[in-house]
Amino acid sequence: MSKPLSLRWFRRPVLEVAPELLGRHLVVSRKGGRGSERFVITEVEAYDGPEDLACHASRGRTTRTEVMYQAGGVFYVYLVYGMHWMLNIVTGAEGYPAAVLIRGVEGISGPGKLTRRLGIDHSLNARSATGKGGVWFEESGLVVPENTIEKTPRVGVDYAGEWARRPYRFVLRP
DNA sequence: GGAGTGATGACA
DNA sequence: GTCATCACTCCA
Repeated sequence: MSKPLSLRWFRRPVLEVAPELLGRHLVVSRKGGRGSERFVITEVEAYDGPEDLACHASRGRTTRTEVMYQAGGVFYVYLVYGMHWMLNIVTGAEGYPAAVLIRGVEGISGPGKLTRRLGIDHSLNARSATGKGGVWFEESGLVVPENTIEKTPRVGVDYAGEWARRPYRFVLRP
């Protein structure tokens, strides 16, 4: 049994938070359900501020991106291609738009499949990750040595020029 | 390689 | 109001 990672834990630079999420648990407590499910996080991507051309907030503050400007510890959930919800956790200080995309957990690879399997959709958007929204993060007790973390460019952001090549994707090697 | 799918944001 | 775009997945 472990407490949710604190809001303070997320209010740090996204490039610190993202790799540290690897090996920790994503916890989902279904509405009306009994108990909760825990998943080891295996793949994430960092989206870092207004200058990062792959970050939605690089096109300015809009209705959709508003939540990214909040202080870290709230979820940013949006729809792509009309059918897949993307689960992100906002990081950093209030006013600086950054978030980590949860791309995969143990047993589920792919951000769209992940949200479908876990029943996550728009209703989680802007909710805090302290547990009230039914989804949160926990310590797992796993040790993740630095050399088991693979860093690669992010997926599906070829439009982002130089930013597309930055090693902002973090994968836990099997 | 290409289709499905619908919210979002830019523009009028 | 129109239109292009899209942090994906599946099938050929």
